[in-house]
Amino acid sequence: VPLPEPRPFSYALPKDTQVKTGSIVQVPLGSRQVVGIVTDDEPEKIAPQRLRPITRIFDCPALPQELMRFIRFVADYTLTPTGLVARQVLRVPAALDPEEMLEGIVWNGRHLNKMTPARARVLALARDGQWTPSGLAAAAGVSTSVVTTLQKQGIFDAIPLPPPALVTPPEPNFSPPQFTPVQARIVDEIKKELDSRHFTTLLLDGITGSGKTEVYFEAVAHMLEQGRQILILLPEIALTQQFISRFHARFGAKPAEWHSDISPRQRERIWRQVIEGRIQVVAGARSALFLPFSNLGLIVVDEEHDSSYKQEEKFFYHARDMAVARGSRANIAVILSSATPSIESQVNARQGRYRRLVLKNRFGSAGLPYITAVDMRKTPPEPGKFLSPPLIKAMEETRKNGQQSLLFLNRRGFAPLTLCRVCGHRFSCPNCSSWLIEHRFRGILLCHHCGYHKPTPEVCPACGTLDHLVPCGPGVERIAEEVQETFPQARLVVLSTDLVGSVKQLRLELEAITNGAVDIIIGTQLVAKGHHFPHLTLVGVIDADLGLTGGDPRAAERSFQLLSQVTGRAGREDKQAFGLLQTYQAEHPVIQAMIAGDRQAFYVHEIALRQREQMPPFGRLAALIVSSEKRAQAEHHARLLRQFAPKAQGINILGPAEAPLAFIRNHYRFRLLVHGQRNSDIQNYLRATLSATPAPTSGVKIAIDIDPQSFL
DNA sequence: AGCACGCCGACT
DNA sequence: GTCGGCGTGCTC
Repeated sequence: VPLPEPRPFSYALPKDTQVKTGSIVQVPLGSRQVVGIVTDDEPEKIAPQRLRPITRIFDCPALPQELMRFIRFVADYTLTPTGLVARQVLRVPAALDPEEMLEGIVWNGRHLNKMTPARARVLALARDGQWTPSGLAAAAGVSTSVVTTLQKQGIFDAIPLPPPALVTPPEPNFSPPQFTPVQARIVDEIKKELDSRHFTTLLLDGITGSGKTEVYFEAVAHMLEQGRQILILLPEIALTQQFISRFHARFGAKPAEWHSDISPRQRERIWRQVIEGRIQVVAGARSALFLPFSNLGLIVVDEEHDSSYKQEEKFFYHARDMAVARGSRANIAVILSSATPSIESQVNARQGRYRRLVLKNRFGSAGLPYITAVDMRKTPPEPGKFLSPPLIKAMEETRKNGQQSLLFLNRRGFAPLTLCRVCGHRFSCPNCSSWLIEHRFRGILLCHHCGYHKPTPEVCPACGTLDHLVPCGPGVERIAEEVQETFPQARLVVLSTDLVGSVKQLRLELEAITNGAVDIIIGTQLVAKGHHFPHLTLVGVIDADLGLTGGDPRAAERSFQLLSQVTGRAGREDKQAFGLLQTYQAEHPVIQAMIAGDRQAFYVHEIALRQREQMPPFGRLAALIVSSEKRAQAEHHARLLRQFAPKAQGINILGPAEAPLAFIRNHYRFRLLVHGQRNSDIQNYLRATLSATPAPTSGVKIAIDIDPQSFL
């Protein structure tokens, strides 16, 4: 049942009914009716008179055993009650009943007195097969009124029709590509792994443009041929229409899409057709991991290093790791694909847990971008500006050649901080411990953590001085302003989550870039996600130092991935591409590795660091986040947890300290970090700690984040 | 999680 | 003298 209870509840099974493990049922719970899943647990001893009968057994295939095991695993691993993980699977109320039949018609052989050309066309089609009235009208090229009239004349019989499949089945051999020898060899190896029909994790490691997608599409084709279902996980899938069209070009049909932008009704239909095995391929965001595939044969995690795979709400999980877990329970292959694999995956491959497949050569004739650092100490921008002379010169030349430049800055808004020049007043968020960011186009100050915003004031609220607010540091909007001043003729576009209003609009802008209708692109993280821009030959990184400092051990990794992805955008079409990194620390190992094009140097450096600190994946981490509207209560309970935590070999607790975002949405947050050796059972340790600690006072919440991404 | 029950402050 | 705030506890 969907409760935060550790054990399942028992119910009476009415006479002449049957259920099995995985059956989906409706049961009474207190005063309401809820959806539950039948498990194979040993029932608890409960007085028979307390047992209430199952209300209804849904007319729906039972959840596959593999999914049942996966639900339990996720629950145990993330310390979430099983019922709440199950709820995630069943959040599709209408899908539990079969899809409604459509009203169809079929010709009953009778003839008409009066024939017209339109009627003849309809009848010619209606002679064979079953139709919906509107479908028949459309196919015959007549208006629905023709069909309606014929219906009235009684030449059709009504017949219930199964609803049409949501997607046409992809064809494995629709349009296979030509492979280079290296690619062909890897395709063969993958097929061999797939044919061995056991759980295995493959790390497909290849630089941008090396043809990773084409290669794993062959794995998809191979499983399609065997009638198995395939799940492809993508980060930010709502934005990646490019992926969908590539899939369509290869397989002659689209995959089913699963992400937050899909309507509830559509989600229900997809869910139902997935459990019925009528949908073969799903391309989805991390939540697609919980779909009830009846015959799953392969999971692909594209851009496996991407941080959007980490869910940090409701319950915390990393979709890449859970994909591997589901693959293991389903006994199938999992392919992780990336140009810049995560440190975790690199280490797993080194230690033999994953099998690494390397695609070295760039597809086509284009070379890697030629990357140089711009030392901002030697060639600084004009005062108050952010574009250095070398970067401006490179942009000029690129434009002269009719090609595109991309400026990358991982900061939304106009300026990261706004303050009063007279009294030094800083605008901070009333709900969070962060600064308000000026968004000049929208005329507001915005909090990037909770969404709080207010109009940009003309007068300083602290000292009353008029028009003395100054923006500090660059945001994409400010860069856009500077670019427009420097290149008044250039057509430019800014890609940032808050400037681009809708998914639809973003797709249009991406298309404009692809068609060359734009000279200069200015963007945040968004541009680093899998878009392919054929005219792009210059990438300027405004602040390559962002993320190098600040003590977050993952910062360097993120910077490296981001820089590789962004510079990898350029030069995929036979043209030499250039990357310019504006930096104040040209000697930093990450910058050096970028310039040298030396991924290996970067990974060696980072992996050694992790190993020395016993940080993941060489050690284990979990965070306990205690939050409350009252700061003192949150802090007190965090201390209590520390105090009652048992001693254990190889595990120790750090903190409590204020959480990285110490005050969000009116809640104060304190964090304890639990650090364990690689083989330690950190989940059990947390369970022991939680049960040893007195229950928190009301209003205090404890969230558990296994494998936290920020281990500051 | 979601709901009922229950105990204390502002209205007809 | 009642409505409704949310704090506490239970659901097979």
